[in-house]
Amino acid sequence: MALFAERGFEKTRIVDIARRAGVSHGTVGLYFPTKEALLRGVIERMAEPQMDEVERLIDAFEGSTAELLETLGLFWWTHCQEESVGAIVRVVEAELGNFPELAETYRARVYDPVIRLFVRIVERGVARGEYRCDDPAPHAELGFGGLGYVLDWNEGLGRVLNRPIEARRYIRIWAHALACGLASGADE
Amino acid sequence: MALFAERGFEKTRIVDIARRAGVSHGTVGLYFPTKEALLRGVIERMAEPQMDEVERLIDAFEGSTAELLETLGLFWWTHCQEESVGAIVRVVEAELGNFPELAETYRARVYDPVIRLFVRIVERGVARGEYRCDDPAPHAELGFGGLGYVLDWNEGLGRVLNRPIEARRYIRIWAHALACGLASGADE
Amino acid sequence: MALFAERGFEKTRIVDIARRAGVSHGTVGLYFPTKEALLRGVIERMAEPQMDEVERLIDAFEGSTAELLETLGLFWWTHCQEESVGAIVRVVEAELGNFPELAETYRARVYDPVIRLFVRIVERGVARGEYRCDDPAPHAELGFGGLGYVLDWNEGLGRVLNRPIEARRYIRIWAHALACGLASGADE
Amino acid sequence: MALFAERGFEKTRIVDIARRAGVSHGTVGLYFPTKEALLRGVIERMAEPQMDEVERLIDAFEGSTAELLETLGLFWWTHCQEESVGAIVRVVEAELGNFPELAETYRARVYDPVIRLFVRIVERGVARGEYRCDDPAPHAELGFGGLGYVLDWNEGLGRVLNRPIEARRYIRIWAHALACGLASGADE
DNA sequence: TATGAATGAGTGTTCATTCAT
DNA sequence: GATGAATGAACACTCATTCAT
Repeated sequence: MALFAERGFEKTRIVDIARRAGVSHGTVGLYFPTKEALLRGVIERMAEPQMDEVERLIDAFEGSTAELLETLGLFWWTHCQEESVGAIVRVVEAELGNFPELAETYRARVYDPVIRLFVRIVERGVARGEYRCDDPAPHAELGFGGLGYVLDWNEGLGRVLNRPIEARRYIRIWAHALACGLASGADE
Repeated sequence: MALFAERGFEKTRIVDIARRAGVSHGTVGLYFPTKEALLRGVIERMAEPQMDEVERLIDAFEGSTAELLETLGLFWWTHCQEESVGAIVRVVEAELGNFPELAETYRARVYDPVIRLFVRIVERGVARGEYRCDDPAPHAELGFGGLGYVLDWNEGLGRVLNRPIEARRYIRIWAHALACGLASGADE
Repeated sequence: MALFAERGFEKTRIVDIARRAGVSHGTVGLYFPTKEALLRGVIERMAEPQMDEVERLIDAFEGSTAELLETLGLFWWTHCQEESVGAIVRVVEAELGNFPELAETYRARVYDPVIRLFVRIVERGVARGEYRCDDPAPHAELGFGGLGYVLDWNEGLGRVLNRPIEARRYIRIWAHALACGLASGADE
Repeated sequence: MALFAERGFEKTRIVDIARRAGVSHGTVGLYFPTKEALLRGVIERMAEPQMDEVERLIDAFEGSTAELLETLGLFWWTHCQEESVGAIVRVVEAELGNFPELAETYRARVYDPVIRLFVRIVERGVARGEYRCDDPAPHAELGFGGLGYVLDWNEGLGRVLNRPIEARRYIRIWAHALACGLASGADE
């Protein structure tokens, strides 16, 4: 994972992966018939966003949607930071054209569950009477995107250009913007 | 551009580019000494988001920040759609590790100018008395990110997973969320 | 070695070397990262003119400088003949401009040691009272050159033009000429 | 000539020759159908060692063979120095395997005439009663080689290794060694 | 007569994959 | 199971040669 994240798919040599794993490159071939299988393996082992834990957190949370989003955003940001999720996602995106199956894995393990959580948050806000919302989907997508962006940027262009985003503040604004967007009823 | 967008940097063979251009692969070498130069050429030719035009549009606009953002978002979205900007940016990101100079080109020609426009929008809102804002940067980054996300997604994972975002509605929500975030004073 | 000697550096294809070695061209790449490394390998393996043996021979020799030179000349001539040293040196010279490091290798492993031996011979002659000589260097260079010439010629132009030098007689004259030159005190 | 001498045959690009000649590379093709023809042209125009002049010099010379050789050696050395003959000869040698015709040209225009001059010098010495010599050939070859060596070395390995031979002294020694060799009667 | 755009064969180098030990 | 030597397909890059203008 670390190597794919650092160098991309094509530039990562199997020998290096093997060396890093402390085995010979021949041994890698015994467990993963092709390089693509290796990448698939990485994605499948990719740290899931700990859905259950987050789900409980949402249900138990007492404050406003904005506060919940900020809490959650920070949690995920920390989590993904540790696991260099951003870099892996960039690799997956880059290889989409070549290995479409990867996309499916990514959707099933990451995208769909996270979107579902965002939907749950929106519904929770509606239930609490914060706002009305008939179609949570675009809000969920906006949430996912805004959060994904900061992860992506800080590990990618932001790092190279030396223009890191101060994540804590960004996430606060993101949370408020999302919540406000819900409250403004813009989707009607 | 089309080929890099479709297949990524490594998987795009120079012969294919040449064939598509109706020349032999040797001819490509006469104009671009290396494959990297070819990619840099693409970025440099990557239609700049018509900064001047947008600038004038911002200054002349009469409505609220939310309305301005929505108008602008739709404009850029249409524009980038036509030029498959999303895909190219993904390629650039993927090759950052290998060709760091690309990042600089991207920053100078795309990122910095667009961020500057977002800052201008925020300042315009402040001048109009819509809200107070001491530090427009994170708002600008949030704006850039939210818009970049939909372009990226719809040309990348969204397409492959057959889960395109309905852009018009997304952009409306994005615009309102951004404006609300500004109004909520979350950065203080 | 044989192929470089026969065809020169540029015209020798790695595939041919590989085929001659009974392996595939990829295999060559496992042992020599570049073609230049291959040539350097050849030089390094280029049988050193058995310096120690020659040194002992010089010290133990009883006769005159002319006789010693003739003995030595024949010894080296035979030795280099067997290893097609002449042709390799020509290749090295031809590639000097492109790979200057080769020169260093050649100097350290061939030129300097041999010149040192010639100096030793001159000093031995002085010690024996055959002649006086304050600066052995040009004599050593003349000796090296005269001997190098016959090797070079007989494997290069001489062979192609079908004008081989009869080495035994040439070396006898070379030895006497050198010794006479020393005796004549021409460097004073 | 300068370019071939500097870079060798393969590494010299026709475009560079053309640029140096102030024409376009296409134009070169009009006068020399192939690159090899270009090299042959260079050799044919290669400054001949001014045979006639030297011949007269030999016949008119009054002093000993050693003095004549020293005078001649210096003359040629100066002449070849100016025309970078050494480098050209190295190129020819390097390309012998690929273009054997070149060798023939070289023999006819350079080698044979010069050897003939050396033979003439030896015969002159015999006529003057300096020594007896039944077979001048090996002496001529030794002379040619010793002189060729210093030219070759100083423009090739000697330059790269920063070990130039002080030509004036070398040539004095060479002349005396040759003359002594003749006087010693080593070829009998 | 000269140009320079275009061609395409040729080759060094990389590296995923295989397989005998 | 594990190794690492060997393979060979793939591809970027160079540049002599051609030819329409």
